[in-house]
Amino acid sequence: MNSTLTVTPGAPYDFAANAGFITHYRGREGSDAFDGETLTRPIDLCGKVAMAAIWSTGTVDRPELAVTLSGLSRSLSAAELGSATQQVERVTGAAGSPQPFYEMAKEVPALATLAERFHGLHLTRATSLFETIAWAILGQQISAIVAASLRSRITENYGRSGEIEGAPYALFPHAEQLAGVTVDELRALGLSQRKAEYTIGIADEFASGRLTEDGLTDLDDESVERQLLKIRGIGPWTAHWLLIRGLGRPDAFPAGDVALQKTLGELVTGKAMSPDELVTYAGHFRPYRSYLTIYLFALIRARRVGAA
DNA sequence: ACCCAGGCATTGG
DNA sequence: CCAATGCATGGG
Repeated sequence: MNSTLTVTPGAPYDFAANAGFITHYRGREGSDAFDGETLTRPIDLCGKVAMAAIWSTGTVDRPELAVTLSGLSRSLSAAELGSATQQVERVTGAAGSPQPFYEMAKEVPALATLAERFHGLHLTRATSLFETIAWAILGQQISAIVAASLRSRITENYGRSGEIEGAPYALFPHAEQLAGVTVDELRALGLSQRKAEYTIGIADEFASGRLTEDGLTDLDDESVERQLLKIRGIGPWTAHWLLIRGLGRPDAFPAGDVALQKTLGELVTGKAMSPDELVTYAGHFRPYRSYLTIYLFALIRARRVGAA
């Protein structure tokens, strides 16, 4: 009882580049994978879980994605199909286009090269704001591998898992599933006292309805940032990252990031920038600074993989 | 044995 | 207001 649907991203869109970015830190989780052709990931349809297989049926300049949803016992309602389409559009970064950023990057040779190298990379988003926040906090100041193992343990213990046509899947818990958990339980999974407190605090914020993703959609970037900064565990770096990865806003920039200071500095001046210099320089890319951010992170990741 | 990794809140000057 | 410190784990 499979359903199919089609998604048309804004051009230019390079499916492999985006799928690689999405799965970069997810390789080990098994339920979210890209084999070079097809991106597979579980889709949460309010109680039912479908496995989505997503692949490209177009080109970079005329992009089109095909999606098959499997593991369903009956065909989907129109509302469910709409929800699935929305989720696929969200995680693949179908909306928006990096083109305006390219026009700006043209002015600086090193950045023109950067834009060319990752041509067709969009702003992809994580599945939910809650999940993005939880991931960001888990990952603060620890290596991606450690963060991934903490995430897996939380998913195993509190999330939903199962199997669809022989393929195992695991979904990170919803806020409601984590809200009643104790600090000690999370510490037993390897989280620090603080990470445990922050995680539960955020789950409570969402589960109680004090913080919702919908409640932020009509606010401008600065108002969203103010809301997020009130929450323990979220500082400036994380707030900006959430605007980009969690909400898909095109003009956020985590200026406190040391790797960005080093990398952008080396590209345009030959040496690391101070935080102030970075803010000033990034200002030239308003209102598309999120693209500058993800293109730099894509470069940083590629270098790490290359070095390893 | 160390040090660090896409930070943050807290504390002490 | 700025600088130093603890936090947790796993890989180099």
